[in-house]
Amino acid sequence: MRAPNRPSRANNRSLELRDAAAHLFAHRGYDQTTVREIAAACGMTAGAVYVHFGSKHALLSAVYGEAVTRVTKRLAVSIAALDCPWQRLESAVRAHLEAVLQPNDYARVMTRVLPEDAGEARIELIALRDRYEALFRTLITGLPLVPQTDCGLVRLLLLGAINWTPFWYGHGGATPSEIAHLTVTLLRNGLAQPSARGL
Amino acid sequence: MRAPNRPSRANNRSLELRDAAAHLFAHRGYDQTTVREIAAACGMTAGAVYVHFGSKHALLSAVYGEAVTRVTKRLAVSIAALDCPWQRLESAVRAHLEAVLQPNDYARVMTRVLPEDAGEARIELIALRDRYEALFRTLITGLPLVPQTDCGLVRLLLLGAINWTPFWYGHGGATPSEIAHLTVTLLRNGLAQPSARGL
DNA sequence: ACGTAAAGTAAACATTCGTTTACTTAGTGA
DNA sequence: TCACTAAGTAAACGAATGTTTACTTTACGT
Repeated sequence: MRAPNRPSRANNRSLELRDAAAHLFAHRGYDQTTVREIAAACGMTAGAVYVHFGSKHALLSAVYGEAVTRVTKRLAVSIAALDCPWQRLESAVRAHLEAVLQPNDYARVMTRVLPEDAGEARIELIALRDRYEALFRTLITGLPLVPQTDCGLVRLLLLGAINWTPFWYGHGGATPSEIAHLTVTLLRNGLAQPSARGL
Repeated sequence: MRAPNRPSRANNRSLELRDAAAHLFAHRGYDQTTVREIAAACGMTAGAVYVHFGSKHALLSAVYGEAVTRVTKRLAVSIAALDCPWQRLESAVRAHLEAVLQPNDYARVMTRVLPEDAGEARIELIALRDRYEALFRTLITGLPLVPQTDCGLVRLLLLGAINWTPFWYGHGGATPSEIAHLTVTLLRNGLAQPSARGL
């Protein structure tokens, strides 16, 4: 039997590997990253990777799953103490943006690696992502919107806007907080001059 | 000398190749598409591709450039007769969405293939995309927005929202027109119930 | 001390892919 | 007719990639 409280020698370099994979997937994409690179980042050879993960796709699944878990937790914490539905949404958007925009390897994989690239693991990744996006569904249906608004469409547009940010962030000069504030303000009141509003 | 008015025997299967590449790039991505597949789609062998294009990257450049040209033209036509800046923007968004969402191979390459995947041709693709996005810059700076609005940020959020649509379009059930209308309405007036607006 | 099993290595395997080369075909202009 | 050239083929090249195999090392339980 193995002592259950000490990590024994199960050094779990699996986690080290997963971190390295997350870093490379986030910076160069899934296809452009080779198993040998991931192994080298941990000071191992390619063969050793297969001791811990059955395939490169399995590695991506692990990274993606961890990414969803982390960003979900972060989001839950950020809205826990808030009551106003608009503030809750803004805080959630800010949390999402911070996760996606800071040099955070895991969260970035969520927006840079398309589930379609995952082969067999595709279904799994899509399920993970859906679980996360359901959080936004709740936040949006909680808003006092004008009647008959298509909440699903609003959610998709919102997620699109913020999922696209990694492609331009840094050129605009805005911080995640500023982006979140403008986004939710826009969603709430629009940006037209009061004198120029339509009916 | 060659007769300049007749295409002579310059059958320009280059165009045929470019179309085939656009189709495959749009449906499977750049990396997952092989030169052999593109050639086979035109009933040729891989070697013949290099008679018309110097490399796979050059093919992508050609596709991308044509995509930008087409969607630019479409957008220019759609807003030509309109005066109201909000109508102009909505029409532009609709045109963009129609181009991106219909099974239009060229336009789809613009949103599915990241310039980063283009290697040496990267700079060129980014320049092409920038040229297109500048059109939206003009449309947005023409809007009567509340003072001190960060127009650049608005543009990036808007383009993000609509560039992300291919990933979910079809599940929502909304048409490009409906999406465009909701998007611009949102940008103009927001979606909060009038009684629930902030200050 | 010893057997066991996880962890890791080095090397090869089997593809695959972009690209090149040598050669063939066929239409064109003089 | 004949040289010229664009277009295309078939095959190979060379590098890279995910994965496997045979072997070695090492820490733990008994």
